[in-house]
Amino acid sequence: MKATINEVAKQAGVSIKTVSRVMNNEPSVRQSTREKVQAVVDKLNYQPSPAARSLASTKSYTIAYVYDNPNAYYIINMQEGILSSCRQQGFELLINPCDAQKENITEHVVSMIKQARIAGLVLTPPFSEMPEFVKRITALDVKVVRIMSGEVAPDNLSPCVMVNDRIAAQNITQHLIDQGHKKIAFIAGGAEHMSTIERYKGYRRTLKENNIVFSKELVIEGEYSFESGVVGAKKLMTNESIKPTAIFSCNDEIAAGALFAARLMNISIPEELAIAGFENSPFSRQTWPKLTTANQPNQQIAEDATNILISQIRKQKNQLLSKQYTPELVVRESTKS
Amino acid sequence: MKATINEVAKQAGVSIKTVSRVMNNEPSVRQSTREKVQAVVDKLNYQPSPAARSLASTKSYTIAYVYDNPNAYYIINMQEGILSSCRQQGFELLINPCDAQKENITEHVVSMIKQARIAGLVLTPPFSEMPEFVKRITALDVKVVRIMSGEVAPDNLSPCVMVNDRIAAQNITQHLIDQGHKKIAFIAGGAEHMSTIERYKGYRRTLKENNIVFSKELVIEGEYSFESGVVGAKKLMTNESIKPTAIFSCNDEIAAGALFAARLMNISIPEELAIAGFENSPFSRQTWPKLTTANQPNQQIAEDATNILISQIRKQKNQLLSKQYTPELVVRESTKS
DNA sequence: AGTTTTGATGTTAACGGTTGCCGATAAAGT
DNA sequence: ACTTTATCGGCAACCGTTAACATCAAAACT
Repeated sequence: MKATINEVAKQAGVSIKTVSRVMNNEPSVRQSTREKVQAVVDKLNYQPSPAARSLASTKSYTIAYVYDNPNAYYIINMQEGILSSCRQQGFELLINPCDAQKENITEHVVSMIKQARIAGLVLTPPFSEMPEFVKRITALDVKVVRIMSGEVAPDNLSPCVMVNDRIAAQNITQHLIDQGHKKIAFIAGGAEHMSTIERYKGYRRTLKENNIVFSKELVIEGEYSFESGVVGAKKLMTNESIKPTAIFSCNDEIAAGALFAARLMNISIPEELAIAGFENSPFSRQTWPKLTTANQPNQQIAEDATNILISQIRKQKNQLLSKQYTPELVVRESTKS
Repeated sequence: MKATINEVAKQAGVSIKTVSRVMNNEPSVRQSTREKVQAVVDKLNYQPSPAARSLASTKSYTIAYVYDNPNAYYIINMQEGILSSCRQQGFELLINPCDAQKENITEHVVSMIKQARIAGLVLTPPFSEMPEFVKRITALDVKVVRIMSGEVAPDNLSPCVMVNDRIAAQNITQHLIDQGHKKIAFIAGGAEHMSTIERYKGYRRTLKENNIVFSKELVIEGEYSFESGVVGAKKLMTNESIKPTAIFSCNDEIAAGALFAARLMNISIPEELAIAGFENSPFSRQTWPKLTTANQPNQQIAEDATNILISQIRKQKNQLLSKQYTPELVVRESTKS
């Protein structure tokens, strides 16, 4: 049943320590010995007990994912990406949903880290974008990796995986312009999110590059919600003087709301109004017509981030300290003329 | 930093053994002593090292959640419920997303259980409703708890937390009837889900109780998707001869689809057509008008199930072997005349 | 050849708890 | 006052693995 290191050692004709060395990929084990041991390991399906391992080494092999996000799809994707890396590297994942708004959230997370003996931490927005929080956490004896919106890491407190929302937003805006649109509205998400700010930057920049005058009235401040899209679109489409021919929504939920509002007002999509979202969430495929959006490979991002984190924990050389992703434009019916 | 059992013992003025007894809820510790120790434990924020603990006791303090569900909201709620119980009881949670369709999924889970030394397992649909799978898993040396749809456990392979979808569906149907509807359509989810079957049963039963003749044409076989709702509603509403005045959709996603279709066809909700969903997912509040639905307290259900599981693991007496929840009717604008 | 270096392996304590047994004490019952 | 019973301490063995140190042979130097 439970293969122990002793049996492996015995069957391989070596000492326990050697088996341990093989298991931990330590150097100074002859190749032939390594193979001999590995063969027995495979045969017995031996897997070292994580408990004993972390006890003896006073090292931890668990990493935690601290998050607070209303978007369930995002979280699920992140979890799966992190898990996939963990499994490959022999780490365990502890999930830790938290309320980022809570008064003493920082201390709460700190004590969690200490108690659960965490080796590393994966942070996504909003946590990854809270400077004080990050500063406090990185001062501890844990490795951290952040996933956040932007081009380059804002500091070097930890390695970061950056999502270039700005460029992706530029691509979406350019796509709308290429379709012949000149009056393009922007419905923003919450301004506390970097992603909103970056996407807005991209929108502005592309307008400028195409010599399209920017109009403040075409920008609606909202939040990442369906409701926000409904309200925003109504506001935009009822005022004849500003009425846009395209709406770039800060995420798919907003876009779905805008789509819904347009339907209510008998505006045909995409003929009278083109609508684009952002995220490529399941939402974007459940609307009719389907939404043009930007695809963020969240699972891949999470896996990469975790790989970076683990290599940090292992103190490996040749570490990638930072990486960048740019969400890809996905053109669907909601903007195709 | 890392409070050890020795310090606790010293500060509480008792022996290590007694602290251990308190930590493990063993009997034969005087109440006053228990409290004294507990006070120091709280003060030092002492938490026994899970590693050392499981190593020494050869017991495991981790439970796993094996799931495969496209519904991210559901999973997130489940996770949080399970976690909350785990934290209170000093257990750890290992999440394990799997593909239920995969050929040798059973053996895959079996080996996971053995290797990760799992003490208990939480199962939700579809896993909880796969008889062969459950039989195989419960034969192992792990405790299992299942969350599933129905009234009573289908067997006694493990304790179950049952969700009485039938009664909830009856309540929804009755509500529609109370609003004066007589032609009530039913858009089903996938027939491989118990929940669909139970909800359908409830629908049929309430019709009968109210002496409303059942019409096969008012039942649409679909799946749990937005698309299914769109297609179903269109089919129902274009045929004048069967045109219902109310639609009971098997979940909120379907209902949202039906709502969308109705809008397209210029059918006013709820005046011309009442639509009800099921689940009380965020979806149901993101439509306009908001959806009448049935609220399933998933987080609570998961927490309860986990509590039952842990008491099983601890071999406690007075165990609740099974529990039942009935989702509550939530009336919103989509059916209120 | 003798000595040092180096690489590969074994030996033996930890790591931080749990467990069982036995003895000690204090509270409760008769 | 004597026995029973509930609490609690002490001690040692153990759980499976790793860290530090010791060992030892073979290779590489003087």
